[in-house]
Amino acid sequence: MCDRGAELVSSAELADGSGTTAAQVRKDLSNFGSFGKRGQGYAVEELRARLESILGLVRPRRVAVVGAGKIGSALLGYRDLTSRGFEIIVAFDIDPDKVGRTVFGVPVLPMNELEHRLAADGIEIVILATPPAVAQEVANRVTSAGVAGILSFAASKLETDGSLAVRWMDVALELEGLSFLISAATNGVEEP
Amino acid sequence: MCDRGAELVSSAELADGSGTTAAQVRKDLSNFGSFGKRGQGYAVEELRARLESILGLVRPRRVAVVGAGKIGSALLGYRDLTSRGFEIIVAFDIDPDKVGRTVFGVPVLPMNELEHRLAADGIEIVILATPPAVAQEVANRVTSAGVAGILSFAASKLETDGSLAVRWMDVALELEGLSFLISAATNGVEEP
DNA sequence: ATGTTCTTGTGAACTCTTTCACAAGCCTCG
DNA sequence: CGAGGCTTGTGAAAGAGTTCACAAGAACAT
Repeated sequence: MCDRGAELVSSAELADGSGTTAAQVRKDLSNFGSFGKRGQGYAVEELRARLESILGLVRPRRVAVVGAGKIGSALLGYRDLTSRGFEIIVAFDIDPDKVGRTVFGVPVLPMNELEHRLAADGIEIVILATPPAVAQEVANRVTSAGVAGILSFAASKLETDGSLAVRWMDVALELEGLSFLISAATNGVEEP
Repeated sequence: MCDRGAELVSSAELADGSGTTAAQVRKDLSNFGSFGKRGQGYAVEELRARLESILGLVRPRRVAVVGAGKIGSALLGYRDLTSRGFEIIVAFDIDPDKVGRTVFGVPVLPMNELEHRLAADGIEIVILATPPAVAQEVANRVTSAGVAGILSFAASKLETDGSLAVRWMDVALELEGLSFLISAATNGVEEP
């Protein structure tokens, strides 16, 4: 909307642009203050700035990727991340064939440099794209290196202390969700 | 658990294996019948079979990937999908350099064969890994081809009729969520 | 000025989800 | 066989999240 030069936007417009309701948009925003203009809507540029600060993206977040396999390296070249305020600084892998290379401009370092480089590069978020078997161990090392958040692509649950935020992305889990919805819409549940 | 040969599992064990509570596990399962054994727990093998049928995964679901770019092709070789009941049958791309090849054993076909092959191969779920600009158009074509569900990696909202189930995966959105949690844990919200 | 038309911000009502807590049932052991 | 130790299934209570609905304010035309 900023690019399109729009000045104002109503909660109703925001709602159908994002698949929710006008009341929801207003309630949610009101949690962070009341910066709409009655009778007018929200000032687009101010709203953008407010959301940026609410999300903590006034400055780009520094991100590292651990595991330069299929998913890991796909992420290294993902433009969408840069444009939305995340900078992928460095990647790590255990495979000597991958270490030392640069993938989409991001250097791939060996695992023994992990703690050192996370600290030296001021990494705030680690994307975990390792095999599930080592995910927990990497999570431990990352935690002790003082990283603030982990986004894990490993399905396995991670045991962490409360000092960092953790989120999961699991393609198979989402597909299972779809499969459930599809079954519910057609058959209902089939007896085993 | 099946592999480990466990016979029975309690709601409490399931809960800490999956980051929820025992009561939640029991309530959820009870929606689909009462198949636990009082004083014992749930029979592992029966539970597996029940979940499989609840999720509609008694037979593997047939999946196609549209867009063989970075994310698309990473998914084509993703073992986890196969092991969890999804078969990637075919992929599509618009780029002539990619069309005709086989990536991780999956053939990449041109976009003009889309509708025909989705129908011929009995595809139930499409994973959308195209640039956002064409996501809506592909979604329309996929819908009319009678597919039952879409998993979209494009951030843009898709307009679809109620005939299919749609889910989104958005890495940047998850990172924004993490960034918010990190900010909330440290600074609180910073003024814009 | 005044009336009309918008749209926000927000208590209150409502709905949905989670947690509590306990009767009912199964198993083992003395 | 009966007591004791577990664990499910589930109403009822508590807690979250969403929607309603309307007063308050802003712009604009007359």
